[in-house]
Amino acid sequence: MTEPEESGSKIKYRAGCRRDKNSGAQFELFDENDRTNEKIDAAKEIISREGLTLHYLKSSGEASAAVEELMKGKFPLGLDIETAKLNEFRDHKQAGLEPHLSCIRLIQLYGGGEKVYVFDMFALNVKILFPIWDKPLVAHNAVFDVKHLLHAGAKPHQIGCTMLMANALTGKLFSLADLGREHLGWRMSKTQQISDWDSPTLTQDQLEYAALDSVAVYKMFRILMDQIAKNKLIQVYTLMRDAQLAIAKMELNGIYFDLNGHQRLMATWHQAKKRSAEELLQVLGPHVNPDSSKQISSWLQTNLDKEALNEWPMTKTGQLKTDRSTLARGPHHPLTTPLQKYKDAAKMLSTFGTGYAEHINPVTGRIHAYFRLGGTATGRLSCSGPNIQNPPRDKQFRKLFSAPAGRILVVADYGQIELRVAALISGDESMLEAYANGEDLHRKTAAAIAGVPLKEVTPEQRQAAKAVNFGLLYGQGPKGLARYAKTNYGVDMSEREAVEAREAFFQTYSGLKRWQQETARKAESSKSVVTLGGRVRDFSREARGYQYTEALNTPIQGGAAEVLLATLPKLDKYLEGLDAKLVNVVHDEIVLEVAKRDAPRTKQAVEKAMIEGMLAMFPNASTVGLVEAKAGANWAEVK
DNA sequence: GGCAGCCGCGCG
DNA sequence: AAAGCGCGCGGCTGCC
Repeated sequence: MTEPEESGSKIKYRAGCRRDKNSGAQFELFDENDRTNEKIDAAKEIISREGLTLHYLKSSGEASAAVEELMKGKFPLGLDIETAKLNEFRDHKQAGLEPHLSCIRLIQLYGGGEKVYVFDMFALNVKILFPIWDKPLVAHNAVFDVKHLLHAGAKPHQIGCTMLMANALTGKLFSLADLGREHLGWRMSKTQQISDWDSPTLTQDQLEYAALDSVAVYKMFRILMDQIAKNKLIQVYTLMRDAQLAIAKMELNGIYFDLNGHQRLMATWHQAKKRSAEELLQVLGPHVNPDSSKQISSWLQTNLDKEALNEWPMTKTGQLKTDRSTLARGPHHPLTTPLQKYKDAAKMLSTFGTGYAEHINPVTGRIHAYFRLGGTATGRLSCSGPNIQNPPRDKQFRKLFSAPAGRILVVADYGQIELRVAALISGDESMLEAYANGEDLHRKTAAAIAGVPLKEVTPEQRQAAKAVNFGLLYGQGPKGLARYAKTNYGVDMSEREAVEAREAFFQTYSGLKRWQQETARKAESSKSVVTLGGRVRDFSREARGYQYTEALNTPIQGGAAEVLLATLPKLDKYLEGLDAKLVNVVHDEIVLEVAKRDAPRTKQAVEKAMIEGMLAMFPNASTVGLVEAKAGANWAEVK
């Protein structure tokens, strides 16, 4: 049998290539070694080597007996599922991964010993497995399995995940096959991953392949848990594990998106793009593609005068930079306005246009994005397919995320959570005092920089202080601060002023300064940093190695991420009995869609969960002004 | 035609 | 001494 998936030099998949999810990451996975010529074992060989027997169950009598046997097994049971596309969506790229477009074909379970069970869910009802769902289970990329099980009417209450365990240990997301190779010495075949799971009859190869994954997760759980305990990673793993159910439900819920409004908006973008393209043509001529930074750079090279070119910033490959802040700086040029207008419209159309709306699910009419636990170096979630963590703040766009008839959005966010976390982990008394008294830290910083009393701080001074707070928190230098203040806050700050602002900042927040020095010192010598929840970021595993600014950022961003993770299971619990759905999570913000009558109680529930999430990580935190929840017809209205 | 790196840009 | 961080996505470009 040929093995096309193994013939390439990189074991790397694009979305939609496969029908199960044991690659782990849906889009791309880490692959440390090139295994071009490595031998692969058929599942049959491993099964026989391990002394296992496969039991394929197609009748409810056999299945009940098997469930009874499994209930005597060792917990957590190893679990895996295979899914089949629904007929109507045979041609849909993602159908096999998406619960609304597919169904569970097989459920594989292993509880130690000789027998591994494969339940054929074309022949059986999921209810027959009901005692199992209350028991501890483990799967690889368990959120995937949980989503399908929930959709099929089963609710697994306690489920571990080998992918998240490995993430706690390494910071990365590995496929099951990679973990199997590393921890079991198994060279697992992937041939059957793309096979036809829709067929009424499955081959022995398919059944063996399916069965083996449940054995792999069972065995690996024990090995990984041992390592997690030894390395004091229980907390970071548990934070992720306990967030799984809320994430699975959120992905299954999806978020409502106003397709008609989106199409009207796209028409305005098209117009804007067309108009600015015509203006650009007058400046650039017909041979420059405005979508090409390289071509714009060449054009600038030949059309700019010497003085301008002398101080024009370059990219790392020696191109003249053409980004917004570079174009906006210095004396005005006839190119800048039309080019920026063009870029703005082009960005909307490319990233937030047709392709975005194509993610609307044909069954639910909603967007079901993928939220990846452990998807970032700091412990934040990442989101894709589409990324609904970065929709433009423009009201016209944000309001497309709305509530269907009879419903309303409840949106809650943490106020300045990273600054709060910085105050708490550094123990800086001045910052802590400000938060304890419900003071505005930006104002406090502004007063310190300007050397005036709090009451005399002007709005401009406060705006500048925001840049100072967010920049200096992560080790920004004077030059960077001046640039950052201009670009992100519209504040003109000379380098001299930036130096003075830094001095005033660190004099006021001397505890933070000490923490930064100490954190950087430890991180540099150990080549790693650790968050409060115990997530280790190992710089020696990263291409860039130790980086001062990353070392300072990680415990703060990571600490805030852990607060959110701690919040999610609490939120799920407090939403019980309410007609409320979690539909989006954006780092420090939670979006829910609720029946109108449940809005007040949902606001209370989310505020309670968020405050308790903060206190779970930081028991001494001030909760004054920590959380704000609002209700409105759409996402724009609530901001 | 596929892929990877670069650039730029949307968000927190 | 100096150093903002974290993502995902799309277009272009050069390479295979």
